[in-house]
Amino acid sequence: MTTHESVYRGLRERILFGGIPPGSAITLRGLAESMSVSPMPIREAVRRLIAERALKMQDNRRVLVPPMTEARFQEIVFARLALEPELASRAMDRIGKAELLRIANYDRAVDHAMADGDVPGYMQSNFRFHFAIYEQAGAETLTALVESIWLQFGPFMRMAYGRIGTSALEDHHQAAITAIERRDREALKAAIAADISQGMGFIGDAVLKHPA
Amino acid sequence: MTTHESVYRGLRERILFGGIPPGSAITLRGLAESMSVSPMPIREAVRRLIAERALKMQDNRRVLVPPMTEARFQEIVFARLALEPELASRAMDRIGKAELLRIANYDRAVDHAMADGDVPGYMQSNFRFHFAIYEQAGAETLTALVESIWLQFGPFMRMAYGRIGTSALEDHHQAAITAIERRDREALKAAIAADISQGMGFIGDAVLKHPA
DNA sequence: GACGATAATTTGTGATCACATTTGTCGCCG
DNA sequence: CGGCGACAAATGTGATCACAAATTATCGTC
Repeated sequence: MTTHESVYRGLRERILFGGIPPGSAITLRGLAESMSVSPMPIREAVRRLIAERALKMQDNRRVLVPPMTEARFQEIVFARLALEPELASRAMDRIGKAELLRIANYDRAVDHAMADGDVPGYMQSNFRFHFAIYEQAGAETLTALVESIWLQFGPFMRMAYGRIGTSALEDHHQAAITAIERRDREALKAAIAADISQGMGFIGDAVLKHPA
Repeated sequence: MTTHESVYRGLRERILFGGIPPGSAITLRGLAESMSVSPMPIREAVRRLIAERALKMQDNRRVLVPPMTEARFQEIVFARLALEPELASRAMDRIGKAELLRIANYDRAVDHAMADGDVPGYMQSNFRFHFAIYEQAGAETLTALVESIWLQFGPFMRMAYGRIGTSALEDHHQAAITAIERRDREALKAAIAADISQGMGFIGDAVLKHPA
């Protein structure tokens, strides 16, 4: 594997799971030194993440994790609702016993992390739960769009949970699993949509009603 | 403006309007020489376009305009239908007389290009027509998603028109313009959806029914 | 002691070079 | 005549250097 690829994956995970707070600036040389590589592969990884909208380069040429705005958040919620239930629907028929077990295990990990107040663990397991489903659709193009969206709200989600904790969290994962078992397409789409609406509403409210 | 930015824009337009056929490979040094710059800014522009899925790097590390598959085409149509009517709807209220005039002018350019059989001109005007509307929504995140999608079917669209010409083309642009004038949200969304369905169905059939 | 100009540092950008891998081309052997 | 292997050319990757713009630090002045 190339250096910039592993740099990309590491950086991507950090952003996806909220390891870098919104508004934080990053420097090429700084990252290069902390990862013990030359600035060159860092440049390519960062450029890639900028193209995926996970990072933003402002006019100063400073690279940072973009802060969330209410308008952008609302666009993200719309896009998730427009794409993710469909992705789950397309995946449904292709999910066998083995995959369903893996998915259920991710859901258990979500519950444990939630109970422990383990925010990074929760975010990671939640991501794996959703994408374990979506990947089964075999729809690379749609999945890539959705991944780009998750990258954009990851840091914001982490910040929200950091403020209010994971105790009040509920999800519709069990309903989704049941719907998959029963091959109930509409129930699955509804469960995913409800999961998105409630989760995003929760973290949206968290920041709006508890301003920094 | 930086070198890699102008390289990016040039390459992006070439792909968007079908200047590079699907399956064509590009090389960093080749582009660098043809644009009289060092390979470095080319690298960044290409990396960015790969992240936007306009280009694809296969395992050989060869970079090419990805060929279309039927499955991917179908995903693209779904994503367009899921996002673009909404974008038009959000734009509607913010479109004033001046913008509407600009939009209508693009539509006229579309008609002329169509009559002349000018495929690149048609694609360019069609793009400008749609995005002149979408941009008014002020929804950068959604617009970026849609732009990424257009980049992915641009080369394929060009190929389809190259085979069957633009003579049989119709669009629902006039219906969209009328809907905007009347502030008829549902009619606008329907017009955009119809434009997408028909246009994409046309070029989809063109390739399926006229294999190379 | 606060403000502003200037110097020093930091940062992204672009070019050049070295290297490993891949691709393309001959030429040889079967 | 066809397939296979060796050699040459080309290609992406990563490192290093030079440069200009931006940021930060420093010092002098009011």
